Amino acid sequence: MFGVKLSDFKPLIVSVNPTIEEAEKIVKEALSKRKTLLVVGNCWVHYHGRASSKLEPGERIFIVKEDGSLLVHRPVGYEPANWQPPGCIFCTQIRDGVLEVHAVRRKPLEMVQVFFDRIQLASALSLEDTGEFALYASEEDMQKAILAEPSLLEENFKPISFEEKVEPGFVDIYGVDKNGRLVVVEIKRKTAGREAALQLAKYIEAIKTRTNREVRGILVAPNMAKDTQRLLETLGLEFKALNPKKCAEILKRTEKKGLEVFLKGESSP
Amino acid sequence: MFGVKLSDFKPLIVSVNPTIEEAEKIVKEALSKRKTLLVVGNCWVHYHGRASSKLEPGERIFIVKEDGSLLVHRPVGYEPANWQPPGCIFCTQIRDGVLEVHAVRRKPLEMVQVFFDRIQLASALSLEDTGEFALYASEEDMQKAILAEPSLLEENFKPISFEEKVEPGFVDIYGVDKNGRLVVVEIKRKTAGREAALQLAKYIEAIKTRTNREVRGILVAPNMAKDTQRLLETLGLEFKALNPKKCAEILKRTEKKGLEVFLKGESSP
DNA sequence: GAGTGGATTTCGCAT
DNA sequence: ATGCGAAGTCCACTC
Repeated sequence: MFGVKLSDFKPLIVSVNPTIEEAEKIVKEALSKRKTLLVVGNCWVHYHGRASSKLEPGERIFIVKEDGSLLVHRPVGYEPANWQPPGCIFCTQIRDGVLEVHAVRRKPLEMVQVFFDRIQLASALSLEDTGEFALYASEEDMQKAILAEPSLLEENFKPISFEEKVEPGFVDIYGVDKNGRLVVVEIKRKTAGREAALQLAKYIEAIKTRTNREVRGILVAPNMAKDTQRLLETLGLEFKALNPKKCAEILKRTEKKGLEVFLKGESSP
Repeated sequence: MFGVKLSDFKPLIVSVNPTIEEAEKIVKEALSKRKTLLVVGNCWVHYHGRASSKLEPGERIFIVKEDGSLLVHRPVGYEPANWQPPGCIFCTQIRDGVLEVHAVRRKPLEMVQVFFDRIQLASALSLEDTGEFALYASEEDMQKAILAEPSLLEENFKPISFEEKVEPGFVDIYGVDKNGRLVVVEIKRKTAGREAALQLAKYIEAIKTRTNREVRGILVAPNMAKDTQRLLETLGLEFKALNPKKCAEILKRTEKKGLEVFLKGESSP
């Protein structure tokens, strides 16, 4: 039931259908040694903090990670039924044959209490995970791609700045077109909707109060919600379709070249 | 290594340090029988869809739930490194000694591929979970509490209606104060910010176009973002602090009393 | 099916 | 520390 597998170089502790007492040992082992705790069993959960909740008994997967984050997963649903973000302080005990784990977080002050009365599986895991995670074609990547390759937007587009503060927020890209007109670019990683157009319009409006030059607004996104087309026309804005994947490819090709060239041009007079 | 525990009434399949082939059996068992799949081991993950990502090898917890949702959890962090919402279609195979699980989702079309080359723990779980989940002190609860106990807002406040359509949206509570002035109440379950004040202002504005009576706007929330104070003053609105927990208590006390009384008053002439 | 707003949102970055 | 915007947000609800 209770086995330490030294043969694997990883101190893996697993127990199937443990008693509450056996399970408590594993829980304490994991929590004290900063290991990842994995428990499957019948439990109920209380939460008090930003809100309050009560989860009636049922069989769930319970995880406490090395950083002190907590998850209670029901057998359906992407989201945990109860949870706690990283940085919790834990205490555990057995009371009336029930294994209790309390997770307290400061700022905001909140607490999750998990109560187990039957446990199918308990494990203290020493997980080694240094693998890098990379997400391609984010909005930032699309921005970088346009800065590195301005013709993606249109021929002879010249970026001036990016993430510039313009009262409602930050303009994604700011530049001039081949005719010397100012161009404000708003980028959306996915289908651009009403809000994107309105956001861009606000920027344009704010900028027009500070210049007499003509200002174009271009919404960049992989595609556009169909009702947004007319709104764009009403607002006098333009749309430029841009595939995020293409941006990712371009970024790979021009990795640390185009953007640095642009930044260098920025810092020089 | 591979055991079916019939003694527990729950068909629990668990294998510690299984071979890739043993693990594949468990994976197929879980996916075909709609059980919850739990795998701990060394894996790498590819994702393509709304964006693209690559997760380099490392030891993680991999879960597929009964509803076809997928989670890849690293040993730190609240959020899964990769995931798939419910409703995925799965296929699995061994290629070059690597166990692959592919999860495809339609609308939007996206795919997660998980590759295992070493597995510490594999389990097919039949989790029974019918326990009810209740979250207390939601915005709705706060609304009900005020309707049940109007003095929570202020002495001699008289609710007239709630969730009434007033062009920008729905007024949380609509009533009259002790001096017969109209009162519009906007409720926020947590810290009220700029938007809450502006939202309330819009309602007031809309209502003022339809009446000559004086209209007060009261923002109700556990607390307020500090910059919102001045905005409220500028807009001529008021703030009333209300603790969600207190609302929950009051609701428990007046359970199905206050609100019903109010509703009865509504339906009668 | 698409759009809209909320979340115990979480997370990261800038102030 | 705090505030603000983004997220492969997810999710529930309305149109």
